[in-house]
Amino acid sequence: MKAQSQTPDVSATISHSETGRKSALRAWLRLWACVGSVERVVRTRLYGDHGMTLPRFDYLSQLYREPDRRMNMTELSRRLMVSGGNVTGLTDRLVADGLVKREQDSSDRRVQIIVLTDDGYERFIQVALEHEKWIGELFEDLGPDQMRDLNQTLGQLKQSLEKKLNEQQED
Amino acid sequence: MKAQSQTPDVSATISHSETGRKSALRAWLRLWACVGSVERVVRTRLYGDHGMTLPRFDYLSQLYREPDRRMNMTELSRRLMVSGGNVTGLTDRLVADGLVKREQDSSDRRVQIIVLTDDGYERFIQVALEHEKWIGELFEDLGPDQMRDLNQTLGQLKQSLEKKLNEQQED
DNA sequence: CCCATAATGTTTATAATTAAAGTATATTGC
DNA sequence: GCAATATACTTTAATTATAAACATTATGGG
Repeated sequence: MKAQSQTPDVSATISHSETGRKSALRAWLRLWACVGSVERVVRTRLYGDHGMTLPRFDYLSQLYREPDRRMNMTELSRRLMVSGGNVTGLTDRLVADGLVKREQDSSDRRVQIIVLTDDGYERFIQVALEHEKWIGELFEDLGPDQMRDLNQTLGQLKQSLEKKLNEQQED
Repeated sequence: MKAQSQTPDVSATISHSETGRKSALRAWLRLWACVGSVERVVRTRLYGDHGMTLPRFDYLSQLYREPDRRMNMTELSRRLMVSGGNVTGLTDRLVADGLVKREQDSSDRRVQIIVLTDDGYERFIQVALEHEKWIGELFEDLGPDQMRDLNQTLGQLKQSLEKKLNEQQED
């Protein structure tokens, strides 16, 4: 309360962007709260019912979506939007659990190709079916129209954010 | 592709909840992607421009919102929606940095009261002003109507989720 | 008053995460 | 073909996070 009155320059910006900022902040806090709640439920059930963690589930789902169920480390890192070092650690643990295996690329000796094992494939499908059910239940109170509008708005926001991130990267 | 054709029981559920599940899953993936992108930007800038991490920023913001800028560990854990052990570690580091301090409760010797220091207060305000600007910029492509609808829908979803979590906890 | 139970926080072990530095291999320009 | 640069991945140190076990202090019933 004290220092805010010491920064009149902030409230001197035009009123439109000022109200825009406030509603953006509110949207962000709600987005964050919703995602946090859903994530917590999913994480707890994944671990309790299937002994699996959320990062591992995401990792497996990326491989599952590939027609040949294989991908190199760099691409996994890009898709999961996490650092390379993180993917190395996750891979080590998934290999230890027998859910994926490492293969060498024949034409580039730097490249590691990660392959979903049969065990990993079966395991993922079981968990994914339940995961989809959980999400359906958590979102069931939203009506079809709201769901459609939400999907539309989020799709637009997602695109806008991706554009901004690309622009930022080029600087 | 292989195993999906082996699970006809799933597609045997009634068609309404089946399409609901799919659109819920799509909404969830988009929500998650948007939050992930925004979080990544905020985390990077917090660290790069202010040497602060996102968990610490959230921690400080909870104290900042309190009229007397103080709160006990259990309440912090509940508000931040993280485990008690996590709050202990964050507190240790924030104390080491001089942004908060520990005080004993006079009436209950189990209770630690965390107080935002003057340094922590000043520091938080500087960062929070920038944070609000970043969020405003990231969401600027959404029109006022979309923003309003988004806020409305997310508010409803948030309430629905909180209700479900409370019910779940009582089981 | 005492004992069982609850509540508050900390510790421990493990996992997930980043940034930054390091290693090994490819590629490109000259 | 060699040197500089880029790419792919790993390692390291630090932080964040959980669950589970623990220690300490309160509280409530008998």
